[in-house]
Amino acid sequence: MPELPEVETIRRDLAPLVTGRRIVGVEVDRGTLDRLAGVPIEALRGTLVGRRVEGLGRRGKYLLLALDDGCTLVMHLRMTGRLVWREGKASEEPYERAKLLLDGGAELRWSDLRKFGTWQVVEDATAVTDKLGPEPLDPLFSVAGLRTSLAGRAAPVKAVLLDQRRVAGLGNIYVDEALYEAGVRPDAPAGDLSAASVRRLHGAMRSVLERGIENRGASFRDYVDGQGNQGQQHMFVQVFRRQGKPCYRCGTLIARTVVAGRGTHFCPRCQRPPRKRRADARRPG
DNA sequence: CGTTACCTGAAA
DNA sequence: TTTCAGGTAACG
Repeated sequence: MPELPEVETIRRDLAPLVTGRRIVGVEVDRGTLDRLAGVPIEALRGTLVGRRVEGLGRRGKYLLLALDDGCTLVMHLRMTGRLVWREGKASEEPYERAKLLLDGGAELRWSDLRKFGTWQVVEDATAVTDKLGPEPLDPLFSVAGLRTSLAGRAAPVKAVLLDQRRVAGLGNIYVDEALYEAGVRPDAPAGDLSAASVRRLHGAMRSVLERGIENRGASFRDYVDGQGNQGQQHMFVQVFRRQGKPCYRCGTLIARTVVAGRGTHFCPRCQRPPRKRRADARRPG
């Protein structure tokens, strides 16, 4: 569910609320603990209770709750996870699975319909974040870097953009949106993109993510921000889940296919088909 | 590389 | 009843 803009919205909502608070309790639903944290509740409490929160960061789609002993609670919401701030006696969230009790009576509530989300307490957060590719909104993420990631790959460009080791934070919504904005077909072999297409794609990735953040994320289904409110971005998407509806740019009906195992939406006219390599131009071996 | 599994529910 | 779902790890 949540991609970079959704996770970043949650981070911005919660960071000022949690920073400086002390964790005074941890509760996890019994049927969820194994999948969520993979450790006994006593172990989880031992590492969290009594710690002061130093800040809330983000890397790719991970939330990083920094603790005063140098450890980090690394959280991933996967498909249906939610993390919301609640004062004291607010009623239980739908599919609430866990909560962090904070001093002063507030709570961070974790709910997750499908139970795919994960928590792990690590001494060194780089053990997790080092596996991720660059942050697409970081100034260090360059056209040249993107070109390198795509170069020589036969995989569909969409598959490469979804690979968190190449670039961190894009998911199914924003990949489809970025490819539309760049005028690139999702199934084009990554290595076949022209220099101009790579440049457009780089700009499009950034602009769709920035717009997603400005609109506080896309609430197609489960996503809510750190206060439990829906985002707005789903009302502004150009292609995602718009199959059968006219392209806003040219009127052609938006198509839906499967690429990289994911539902994929694109405009057959605005997004050029992958350039066909002529059989006689292919090098043997 | 693509496919499957994880889990639960909504929509077709 | 079947298919699909915003993610990713583990398969073959």
